[in-house]
Amino acid sequence: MKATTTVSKRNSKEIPDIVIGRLPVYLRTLRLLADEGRDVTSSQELGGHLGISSAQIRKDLSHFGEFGKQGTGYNIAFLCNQLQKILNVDRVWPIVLVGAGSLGNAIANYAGFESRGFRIVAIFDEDKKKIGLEMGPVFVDDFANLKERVEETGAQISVIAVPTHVAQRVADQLIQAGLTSILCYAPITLTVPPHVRVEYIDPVIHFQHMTYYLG
Amino acid sequence: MKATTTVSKRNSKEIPDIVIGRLPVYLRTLRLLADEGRDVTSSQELGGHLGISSAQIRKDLSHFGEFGKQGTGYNIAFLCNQLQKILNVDRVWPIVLVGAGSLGNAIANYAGFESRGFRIVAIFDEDKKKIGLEMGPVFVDDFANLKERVEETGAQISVIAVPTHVAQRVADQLIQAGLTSILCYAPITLTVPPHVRVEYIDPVIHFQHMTYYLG
DNA sequence: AGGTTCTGGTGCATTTTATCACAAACAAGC
DNA sequence: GCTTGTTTGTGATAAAATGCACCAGAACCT
Repeated sequence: MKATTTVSKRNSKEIPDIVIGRLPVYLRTLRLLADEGRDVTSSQELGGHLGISSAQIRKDLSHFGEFGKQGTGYNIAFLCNQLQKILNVDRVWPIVLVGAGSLGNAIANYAGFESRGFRIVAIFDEDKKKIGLEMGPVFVDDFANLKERVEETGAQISVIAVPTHVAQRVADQLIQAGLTSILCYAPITLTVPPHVRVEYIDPVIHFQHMTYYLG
Repeated sequence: MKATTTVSKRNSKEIPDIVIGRLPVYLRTLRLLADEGRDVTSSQELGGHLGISSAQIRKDLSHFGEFGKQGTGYNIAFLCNQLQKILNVDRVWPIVLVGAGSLGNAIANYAGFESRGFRIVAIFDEDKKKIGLEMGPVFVDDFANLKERVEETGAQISVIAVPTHVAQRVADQLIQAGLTSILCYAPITLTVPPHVRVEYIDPVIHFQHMTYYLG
């Protein structure tokens, strides 16, 4: 296994975003294999699990270095480590959550973030009845205190779990407060400046994708 | 506006899945515009909202028919209607949900499904303490009754909102019961037969995608 | 030691996806 | 009715993503 001293883009050629998007899936799967006590795997096995070709996995990884060994495959622990460094999840990122409804509550109570690099450090709501409630690891805070908390915690990532009609306004304020990454659960496409990255989770989009094929 | 008598694949050439995946986003956005009282829009306006090119929108739609009018654009209500037919959401699909934890509770209590073509018709759990609880529109049922309820309701779509370590087993039983579409919230790639479609929601995948760029 | 079987990395071919750019259709003003 | 300004639908083109096929390195068996 050739030592790749630094984990970085192999060349400084830009790596396709679609490749980056698959790395977390590889990482998740590798850690599951590790949990099963496995030590090594191959691009073929991994591809089989994920329903993608082994060539794609090899090519994706080759953007960042040479992590495998011919004839053997990949050392799972080592590859996990490398992927974590590539994705910058070899640390824990603070996240602020807006919306203390049932969805916010579910997110706040989810125990699986920490081991994968994330921690909810604040939850905000505008409803006075919600403020002060204990939810998951923290207490619900007044959304008016957003900026203050962002500065304290150094958070860059946020989650929007509020009703659709206030989502854009919330997004504007998150950006105003300095957040640069937003995961939006509201079923709306947000308008944001170019330096802000938004990703979306909307189950109905998935359902509608499915029903196309259900005829 | 040329009458497209049937809403169907223009040609019987297969339409790319990636195109299908964008249609629900178009539909969502169009309905938001309709809610704002707008009557017509253009591929350019729509593309501006969504951050994609107008050409892509036109080409995507052109797979299914001619829905616009030169010089004017698209009639929003009409296009919504057509997209709903294309996606088969001009009806309401029954959905069964497995997992009555806080995530299951959030999903069950979400009021936004019905207007977009879906209704939770059953919630299952194995925990005796959960069974019988009222959750959203229904009462939590014993997972052992799955097959029976699926037959009663005619459901084809299911949602997995259970802990990772039971997700595969739950998926197996859903498939066993005849479900063919699964939306999986557990952070695991399921192994399923070819006739079953699975989509995934895992916020951590999105977070890790973001942190790559946060360096 | 030598042959056999794996498996990763990679250049090249293929397929898929996105963009360009333009004719035709329509609206509106004059 | 003619001209001007839009906007669609689409063939052609460009770009991106995927898959193929093979070489070299490594393990393992005899």
